[in-house]
Amino acid sequence: MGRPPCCDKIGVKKGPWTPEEDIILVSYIQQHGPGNWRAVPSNTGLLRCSKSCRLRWTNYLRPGIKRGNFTEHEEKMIIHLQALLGNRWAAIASYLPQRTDNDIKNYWNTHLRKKLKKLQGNDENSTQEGATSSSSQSNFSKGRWERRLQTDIHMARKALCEALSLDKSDSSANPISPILAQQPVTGSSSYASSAENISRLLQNWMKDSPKSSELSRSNSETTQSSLNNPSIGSGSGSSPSEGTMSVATPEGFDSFFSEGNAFTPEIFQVESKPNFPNVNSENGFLFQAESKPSLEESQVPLTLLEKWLFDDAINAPAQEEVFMGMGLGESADFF
DNA sequence: AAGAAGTACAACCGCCTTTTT
DNA sequence: GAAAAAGGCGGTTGTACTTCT
Repeated sequence: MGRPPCCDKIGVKKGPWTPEEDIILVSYIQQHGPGNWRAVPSNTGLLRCSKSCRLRWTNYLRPGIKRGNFTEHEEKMIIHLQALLGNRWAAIASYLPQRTDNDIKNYWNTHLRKKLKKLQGNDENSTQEGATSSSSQSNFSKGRWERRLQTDIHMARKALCEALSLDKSDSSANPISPILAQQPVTGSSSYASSAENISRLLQNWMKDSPKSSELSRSNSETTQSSLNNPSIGSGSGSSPSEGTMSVATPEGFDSFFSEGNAFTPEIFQVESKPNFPNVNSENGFLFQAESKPSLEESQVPLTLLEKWLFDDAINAPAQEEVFMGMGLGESADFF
């Protein structure tokens, strides 16, 4: 027999997520970890389907997500990877760990596709070839399975890396995800990113809320600075209801925390810890797969396979260069 | 100033694969 | 092994915001 149904569609809320829902979700995941999405709505009381929760987490709340403008480098990466892999956004996103597939997809659809169309239009005007099109067509079909295979290998390596990293974390060493390790370790922890997301969201929300509109200007700054201020909430006895969250006081929001809700917004405290060690000391939860460990912390002897994986990842910037080095003409053949 | 058109992006939908019972 | 749900992915839509006329 199969499994019990995930969520009956009756009473399931749709549309934009509210900050309250975000907090509830983040707090729950902080305590229980991502995964088992089926249990999330019932355990949190969120009137969302499990799929929606997962999507909200992976696309918006997950730590380590970089938002905002794409850099020129990222843009080029996406263009080349799209030419190489097609619309396999998850695969492309695996090369840009700080971006979600949804983000990349959106950026492609809104910016890059038009940009390339323009460029291609120019190219066609300047080079009225047509002779190469048939040959490139054959190249495309010939190389398509190879590119797919290449992506799959990359994904497999990444998955293996993460799996190995988790094993290592068990033996007290911090997990190493080579792909993530490429990323420069920023001042704020990965956890903070999540808080930043919510703080930004709160600011927008306060801006929109007519009730709190008077407070919004000063308070949004306070909220932001509080969230970024290491001196706040570092376990110095600041209760959830005072400090950062109580600044924004739309109804039901303050009460959510002050009424001793099961999911306290510890997330706003953890971020203040310097070099967040991937462990919430209060509940022991590990953000293993999504942490950004530093390379030198791995002192575990490497097996050949692991070494191969790590070497490969460390050389990844060189791979990027390979992508970047590909002439646009070559990529254009794939279109 | 007002409406139209364009843009950006969060979220949903449906399909496919994987996992669980 | 089969059935059914969970999870994952890519395509698409809805809507808020911005720019143009």
